[in-house]
Amino acid sequence: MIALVDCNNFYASCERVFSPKLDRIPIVVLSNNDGCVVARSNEAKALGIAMGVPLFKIKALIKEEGVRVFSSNYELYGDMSSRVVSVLRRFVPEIEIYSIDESFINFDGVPNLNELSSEMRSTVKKWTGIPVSVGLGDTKTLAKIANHKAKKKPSGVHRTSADSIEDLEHLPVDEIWGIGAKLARRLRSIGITTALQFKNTSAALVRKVGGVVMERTHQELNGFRCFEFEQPQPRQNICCSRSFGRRVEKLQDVESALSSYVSKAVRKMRAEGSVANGIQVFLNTDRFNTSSPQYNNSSSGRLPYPSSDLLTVANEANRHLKRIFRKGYSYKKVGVLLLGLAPEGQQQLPLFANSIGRKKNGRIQIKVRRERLNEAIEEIISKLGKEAISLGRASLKRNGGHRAPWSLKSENLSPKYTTRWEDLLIVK
DNA sequence: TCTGGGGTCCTAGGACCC
DNA sequence: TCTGGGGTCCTAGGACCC
Repeated sequence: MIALVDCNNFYASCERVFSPKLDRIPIVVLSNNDGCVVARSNEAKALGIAMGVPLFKIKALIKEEGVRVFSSNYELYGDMSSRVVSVLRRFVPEIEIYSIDESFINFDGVPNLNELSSEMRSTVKKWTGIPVSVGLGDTKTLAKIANHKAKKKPSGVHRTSADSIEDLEHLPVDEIWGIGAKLARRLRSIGITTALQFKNTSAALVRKVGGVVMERTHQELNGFRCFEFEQPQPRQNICCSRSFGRRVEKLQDVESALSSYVSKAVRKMRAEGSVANGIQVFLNTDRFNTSSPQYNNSSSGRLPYPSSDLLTVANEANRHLKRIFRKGYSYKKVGVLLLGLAPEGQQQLPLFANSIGRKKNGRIQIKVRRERLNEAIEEIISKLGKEAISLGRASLKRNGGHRAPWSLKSENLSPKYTTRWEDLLIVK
């Protein structure tokens, strides 16, 4: 048996743990830049606030109903997430962290699952303050459906099996894990609208309509496991991008934003002990502003050698940006992807073992490894914070005390209660 | 005025090899 | 007049997830 443990309204619940007066008050949490709603309390859902709706569209409703609004506080949510997982680990041998608020648990051969699930649930609530629901099923896909049902039960625990007719007959196909908007539309066009109908469709037809991917989902729904437990794999790509707080026109400003995203991405890569083989830079105008000219482009290529050196990656990124930047557009977003990540030490080294060679004008330029510089940068950041040091191009952020035009909007940020001493709650 | 960010997997098609 | 077959690797694009 597989269990899916899912935190209820996770980001909203995190905000409530440290601000109990928000109980029973509708609250929403916003995406970066205070753009869209990405989490809602039950009260906010009841007001009809949809997932993903832009903030500006519900401004009036928020005022009218006294909805409390929060900017996203990922430092807090990330820390709360690892607390929840550490409680779950005490109960079970095998756990797969699927996302910031969901974990799969392997319950094969474990007895008394209902009691165990309830105990797990109440312990997580007691020790972390976060309410969770537990879905039980023979496959991950069934456990997902069960979790859906569990959320609506006072007990917070539910089991769905392949022949739970009542669980499947009213479930729309697009609520099955792995079936999104496009596949659901294709299925509806051949008369399949519910999970039960989908389950009872022949495997051959499913394959014809949705390929092997959908066939696996179909098998899982019928109780045959296709998705096994996965151990955490090193990432293959790292992406860092942000929409700008305001539109940006100057190359210098885009460079400055890109440079700060490159630093972020490289730090993440180094923390995982990886090196990148390639890089991609992309640049977008505002797709919603249809009255102004649109321009979207990207440029990618291999790095001169697999590297996790900040300056090498930053220079390459800037070269790609210059290639695609066009004057006369109002830009909304820039981003960088580090591609083809591999564990450090396994990469194909250049011919000269202790130096990095690069051909230029027919001669080999020898660059000394910059490992010590990279280490020094990391140490400064760990001691003095992310703002303490940055690449020259990124320094505009603090020029003359003004925020850079591209910096994020974040107007309703809660304290980082669990990760910063100065944000610790004081109990009278 | 105001619309997020970060991932994975699969497939088709092109380049290239013998 | 007549021009093969089988394979790999890479990339772009499309689908999905939270």
